[in-house]
Amino acid sequence: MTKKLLLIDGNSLAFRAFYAMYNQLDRMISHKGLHTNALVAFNNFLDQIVDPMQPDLAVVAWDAGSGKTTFRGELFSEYKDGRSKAPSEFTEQFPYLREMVALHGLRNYEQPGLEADDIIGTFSRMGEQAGYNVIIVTGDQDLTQLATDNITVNVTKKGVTEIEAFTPDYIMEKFELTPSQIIEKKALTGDTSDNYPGVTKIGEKTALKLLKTYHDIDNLYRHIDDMKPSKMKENLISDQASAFRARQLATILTDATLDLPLEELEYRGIDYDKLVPFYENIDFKKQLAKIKASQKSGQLVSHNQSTERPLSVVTLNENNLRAIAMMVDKVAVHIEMSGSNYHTADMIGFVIGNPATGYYASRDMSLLQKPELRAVIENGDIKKNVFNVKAQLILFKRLGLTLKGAQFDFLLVAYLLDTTDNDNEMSTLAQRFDVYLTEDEEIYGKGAKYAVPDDEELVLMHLAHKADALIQLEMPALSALQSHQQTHLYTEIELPLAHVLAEMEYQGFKIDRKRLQVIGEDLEARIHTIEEAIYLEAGEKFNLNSPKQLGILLFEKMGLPIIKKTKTGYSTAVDVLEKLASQAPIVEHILQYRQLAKIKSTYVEGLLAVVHTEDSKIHTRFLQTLTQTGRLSSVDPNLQNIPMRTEEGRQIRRAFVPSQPNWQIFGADYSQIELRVLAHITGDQNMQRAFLNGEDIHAETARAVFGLDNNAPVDPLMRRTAKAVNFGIVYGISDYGLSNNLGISRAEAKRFIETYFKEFPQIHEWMTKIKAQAHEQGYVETIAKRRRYLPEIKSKNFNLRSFAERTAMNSPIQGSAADIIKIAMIKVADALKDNQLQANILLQVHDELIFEAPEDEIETLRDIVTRVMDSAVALDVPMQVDSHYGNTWYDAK
DNA sequence: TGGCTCACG
DNA sequence: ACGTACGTGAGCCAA
Repeated sequence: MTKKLLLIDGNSLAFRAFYAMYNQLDRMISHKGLHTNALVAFNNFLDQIVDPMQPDLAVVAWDAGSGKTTFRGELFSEYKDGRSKAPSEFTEQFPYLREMVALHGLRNYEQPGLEADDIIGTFSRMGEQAGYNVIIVTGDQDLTQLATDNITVNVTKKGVTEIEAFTPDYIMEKFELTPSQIIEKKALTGDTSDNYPGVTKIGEKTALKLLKTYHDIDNLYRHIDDMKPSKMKENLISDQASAFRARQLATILTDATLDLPLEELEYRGIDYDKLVPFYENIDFKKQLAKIKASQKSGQLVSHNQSTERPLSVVTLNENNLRAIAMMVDKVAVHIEMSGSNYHTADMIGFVIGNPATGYYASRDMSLLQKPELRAVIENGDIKKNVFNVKAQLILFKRLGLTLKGAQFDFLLVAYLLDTTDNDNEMSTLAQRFDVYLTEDEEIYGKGAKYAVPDDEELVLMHLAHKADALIQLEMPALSALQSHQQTHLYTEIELPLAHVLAEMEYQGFKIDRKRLQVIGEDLEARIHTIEEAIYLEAGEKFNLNSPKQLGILLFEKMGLPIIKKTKTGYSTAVDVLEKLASQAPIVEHILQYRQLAKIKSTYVEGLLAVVHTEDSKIHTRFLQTLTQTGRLSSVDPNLQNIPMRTEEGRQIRRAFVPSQPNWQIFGADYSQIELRVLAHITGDQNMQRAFLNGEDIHAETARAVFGLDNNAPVDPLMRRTAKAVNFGIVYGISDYGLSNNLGISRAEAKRFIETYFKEFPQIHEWMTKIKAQAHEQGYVETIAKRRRYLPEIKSKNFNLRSFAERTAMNSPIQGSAADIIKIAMIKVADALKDNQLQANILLQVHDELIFEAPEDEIETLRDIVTRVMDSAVALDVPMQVDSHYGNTWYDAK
C-alpha cells in the first residue's frame, strides 16, 4: 500500500475551529479561565479525521509571524493589511493547540519567512517525489492549486470535520479550471481578504471567461493587442503589473528550503499517558470519558491501567440463582430497555449486584420471576441504587414486581445538583464524578441503526459496568447533595414524588376513542370547507401548512404589508395575521384553518395514535429531570397542553373520561400561585396585604399602579394592563417585553414598571438582590433549595446576559411554585391512602391536579385535596385552591 | 435537523 | 446600541 503523508494547515483550521464553535465561546471555559472552543473543535478534527487515517508521516504547519515578514510582505507592503487582529479568546488557545497536536503524535512546524501554505506546498512536492500519497487538510480553498494526481487537497466545508476533497478532476468539474489556473484566476481577481488587487473590475465570472480563452495571463498578455477595444481591455493593460504581482502573491511556494527533512515527520500516534493529564487540565471530560471507557473495554493498548478496578460479570441462569441470596445489604439494579418509552419498550436484559457479591446479568427477563430475585427486588430493607427510579418502577411493574428500597437514584441526584448539560444519559452524567462508562450509543448505535449486538457478553458487561458505576457514584453524589443542602429536597420531595408519578403514569387516563373520532370527522368537514374557500380566494391551490408558500401568497402575490420577518422569510404567526385580517378575508380563513388543523392533527390524530389498545388509556411520561426550573414536563403524549382556551379545542377534553362507570373527573388548582410565591419570597408588604385581605390581585395592582383609592372600581382595561404587568414581573420584566405585550410605547411601559416598583418596593429590592446574587454565586435557589446555575450572567453578550438576568428573577418563582405542588402531590397521595379512597391522581399540570374517583367519593376527595394543597407549604400569604368535577375532563370546570 | 407555529401553565 | 417577555412538546415543512 502507498504510504500516506498528511499535511495540515494549522492556522486556517484553528481559525475555522474557533468560529465553528463561536456560539459556544462563553460556555466553553476551563476551570482556569481558558476559552476552549477552538480546542474542542480542533480535537474533534484530530479524533475524527487524523486518528482513523493513521498516516505514516504527518505535520501541522503554522504561520511564523504575521505574513508581513515573508517574501509576500516584501513584494507588496499592503499584503494582509486591514485584517482585524485575532481576538485574545482565540490566540490564548494557540499554545494548547500545539501541545494537543503533539500529544496526538503529529509534528508541529513553522519556519520564519514562510507561511503555513508554503511549508505545505513544499512538503507536498517532496512527498510526491518520494512516492507518498499526499493528503492536505486546510480551511483555505486557495490551496487547491497544489492538487495533483498524488496530492489531494481537503477543504473544510462547515465546521472542521466535514471536508470536501479536491482532486484535479474534481476541480475541473467544479470550477472548469486546472489546479494551476486557480493561481491565474487570482491574478485577475486579486484577493480581498489578503488585501491585494488584481485587475480592476474583473471578478470571478470574467476571470473564468478569459482563462477559458487564454488559459493563463502570460498568454493573455501576449495576445492583448488582438483583443477588441473595451473598458476591460484598458483595465487589463493598465493593471498588468498588478496582475503579475497578484499571481506571485497567490502562488504557494513548492520549492522553499525547509530545515526539516521529510523523514522526521513520522506519525507517532496518541500518547495517552500525557494526553490524559492534558485533557484534565483543560476540562475535556468527554474526551477523558472516551479514553477511560475504551481502556476499560481493552480496545486500547495503554501502558497505564490507572485505578480501574477489575470487573467481571456472571451470566445469571437457573443454576446460579442461589448467589442472589448473598445480596443482603445493598445492590445496584438496572433493567435495560431499548428506546426511552418504558411503558412499551422491549426489555433487553437486567443486572443486579454489588462489589462484594459481584454482578449478575442476563438477557432472560423471565428469570426475574424466580423467587430468589423477587425476594431481593421486593425487600425494602435491601437498599437499591438505580438510574431513573420512575422508569425502573414501571419496568418492574410490567413484570409483576414491586421494586422496593430504591434509595439512590443517580439520575435524580445529578439533576438536582445541576440541571444544565443533562442529557439523561448515565455515561454523560457519571463523567461529572470522574466515573467513566461506555456510551449506550457505542454499544447499540442510534436511530435506524439501533440494534442489540449479537455479542451477549458485550451487552452484559456493559450492564455490569452500569451497575458498578451506580455503586461508585453514590458517595460522591450524595455528599455533593449534602454540600448543596439539597438532601431534604431529594429524600423528601423528588424521590417520593417519583413513586407518585410512577403510579399516575401506570394508571393512565382513559380515553373515549369514539368521541375523538367523531370530533375528528366533524373537524375534517369544516377544514375542507375552509380550505376550498381559501383556494378560491387565493386563486390557486397551495400547501396551507407551509409558512413559506403562505408568505409568498400573502406578501408577494397579494401585496399585504409585511408586519414582521423571521430568519427565513415572512412571519405568518397569529399576531401578524390578526393585524392583517381587516385587509383581506382570506386571512381570517387562514386563522380558522390553522386553529382547526392544529386541533385535528395534534390532538385528535396525535392522541388516537398513542392510546394503548389493551386498556384504551393514554400513559404519558412525566419527565422529572428535564426542566431548568423544577417543573415537570410531559411527553408521549404531552398531556400538559391539552386545549382549554378556545371552545373548539376544549372539546378534546370530552374524550378524557373516568376509567370506571359512575366515576367522575375531579380537578383542583392553585389560584395565582406564582404571584403568591412572589409576595412570599420578596416579603413585599403591600402585595402580601392584598392576598391576606383576599383581594382580586390584578384589580388591586391596577389600583396601585393607576393611583386609585381603596375599593375604587377598576375598569377592565386597567385590570388587563395590571395583569400583564404582574405577568411581566414574574417573567423578569423589561420595558420592551411589556410594551410588546400591551401594544403600548416603551416609554409608557417603562413608566408602568417604575410605578409598580414604587408601589411594591420590596419586589424591586428583591429583583436587584437576586440578580446580584446570581452574579456572585453563579446560581439562584427556590424555597426548597432547588438550584439553577446561570453561567451566562457573566457573558459579554448583551442578549445572553439579559436572558440570564430575567431567568434569575423568574426561576425562583416558577421553581418554588413547582416545589409546592410537588410537596402537595406527595401529601395528597399519602392522604388518599390513609383515608382508603379509591381515587387516583391522573395528571399534574403545573398548578393543578386531575383525579378520577367514584361519584360518592367526590365530596370527601374535595375536602381532603383542598385542605392538603392549601397547607402543603406554609407561606406568609394564604393559598387558595379551587376545584371542579364532572363526567369528563371537559366537565370538570 | 432546524425553524416556524401553536397548544398549555 | 444591543433587541426578549418565563417554562415546556409536537406537527409540519424544507433542506
